Amino acid sequence: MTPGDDTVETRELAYFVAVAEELHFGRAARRLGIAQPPLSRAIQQLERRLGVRLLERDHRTVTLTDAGATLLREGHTALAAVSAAVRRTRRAGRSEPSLVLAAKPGGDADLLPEILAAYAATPGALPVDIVFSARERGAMVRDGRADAALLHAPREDLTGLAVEELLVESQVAVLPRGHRLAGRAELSMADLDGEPLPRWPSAVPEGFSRIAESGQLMHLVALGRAVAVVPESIRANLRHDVVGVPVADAPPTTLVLAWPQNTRSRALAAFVRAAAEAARLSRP
Amino acid sequence: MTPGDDTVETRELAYFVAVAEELHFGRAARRLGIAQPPLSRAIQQLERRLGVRLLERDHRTVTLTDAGATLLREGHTALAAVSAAVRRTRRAGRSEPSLVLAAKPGGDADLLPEILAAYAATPGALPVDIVFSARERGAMVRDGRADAALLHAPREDLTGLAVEELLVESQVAVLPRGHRLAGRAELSMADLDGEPLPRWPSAVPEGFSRIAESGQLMHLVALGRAVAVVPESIRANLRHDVVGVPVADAPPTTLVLAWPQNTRSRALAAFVRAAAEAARLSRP
DNA sequence: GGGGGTCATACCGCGAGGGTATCGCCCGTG
DNA sequence: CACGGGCGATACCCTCGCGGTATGACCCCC
Repeated sequence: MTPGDDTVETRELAYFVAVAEELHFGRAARRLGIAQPPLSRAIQQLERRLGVRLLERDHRTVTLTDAGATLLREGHTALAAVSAAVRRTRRAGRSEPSLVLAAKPGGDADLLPEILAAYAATPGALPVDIVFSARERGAMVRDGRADAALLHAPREDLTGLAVEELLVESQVAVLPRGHRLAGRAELSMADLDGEPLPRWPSAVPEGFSRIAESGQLMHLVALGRAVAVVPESIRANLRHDVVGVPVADAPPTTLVLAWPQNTRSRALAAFVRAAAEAARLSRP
Repeated sequence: MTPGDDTVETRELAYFVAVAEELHFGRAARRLGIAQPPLSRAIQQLERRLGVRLLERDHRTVTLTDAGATLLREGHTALAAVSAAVRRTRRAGRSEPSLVLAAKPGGDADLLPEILAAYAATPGALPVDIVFSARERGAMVRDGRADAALLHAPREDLTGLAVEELLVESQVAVLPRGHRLAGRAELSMADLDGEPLPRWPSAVPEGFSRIAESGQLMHLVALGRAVAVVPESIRANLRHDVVGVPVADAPPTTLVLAWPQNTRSRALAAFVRAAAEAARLSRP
């Protein structure tokens, strides 16, 4: 009850987040694997300790107060920070250290071999494990599953990450070989108005399930069901039945190496330096 | 004992951080206000749960393992995230909402009145509380004591913050009126070689206590005990016995408005917009 | 007006966390 | 070399708080 008590247990945070997301004590309790009454009590106790009403219950429905909304947001990031701490600690305790790099299949602008070679030539270089993911690379760095990731700005969100720019690329439209625009030397975004979505990969095409992998997207393009605008470096790896045409006014994309800020690992610093150097050397 | 348990209570984190900082179970226990044996047990249990050795004890001295060092770092930021969540929640629950802006005395480039006026003219504007601090403004934003702060990049660390650039300034050297360089129209950094420290405010002058406030620094300058290199905007508010001389090759300083990333408060967004607009309008 | 659903309250049992006492160990020191 | 002091670990106990079950209060809907 001391008002100066400025901390809260992660269990309480997790309980509140569950209730705030479900807006239903029973479901939240089931999701947490506990009974409903203890959960009600825990939330009341949390409200008492914070001196703030978090939820408005009117016996039929549960809604968030302003304070509850901020605790949902902030509590989420706090919980993420805690489990990131746990994961990074576990990784740091492994007997044989290594670096985990998250990359996107075909999304490395063919820089990966040079980067790995440059780092491997560093004295004391650790083995590097590559893990591929299309959409989770940023999250993997943030939550400690990976030490670093290759990301595309501004398509991907870089908040909370430290970054090193590797390569600025213009973009190309990927079209089926027989498309009316496929023969053009250059396009503008306006030329693509009315073309079937998704213009941007990882958007949800109408009536289709989420695109999980670039092969699916390219297949859709080949079928004439989609048009993709992607960094020009993937032109080197297009399937035979699609073509890439430069889009003059598409915003340039930057390939960056991202890692968690606050990290001061010797190995990671060396890797970042090697990657920057490799990117610099392979620039025309 | 389930290895998939990916979380840790904040109490355990705080316990470990205390031990890791003190490197002494007895002192850490005293600092935490508990007895030593429960603390030993808690750390052992934490190590068991993480499956990682955090501390090396050789019956005389305690040292951190690699994993312990990362848990110290990461645990610190995780605890900070938790108490920031608590503070922001408490603030969001106040009955009469307001914005807290952290500024440095004399460090606003005289923009503050315009910014406040521009925001006050916004429909639905909240009252703005100004809190002054020379060195803690970044920390205040990070831990939820303030909603936003005026910071000087690159002098101050912006990691973990979202920022809006307000003003790029060149820098001036502040010298005693009778100084041999005081009459010059312009200096270079080389001219200041050998001048008494601190060149940069908030550095620690030899033999002096830490400078807590810019008035102290200006006093030291007047006494000929220090030379300061500061943004040119403070020239408008110099005491009579010191002068400001432009330093041609000093790196430019950027005045930024910073706020916690992940914040999506209506009021804060309006304030940022108003500040950016005010800064744009007052630019020559 | 009764039944189902939802959150709060009442009550209980157990286990985790904290306290005291003590051990084991090492290192000074006379 | 014996001894005392300092430190972390262990042993043991006790309390409090978390979680469980049963039930109440209230509202909505049929």
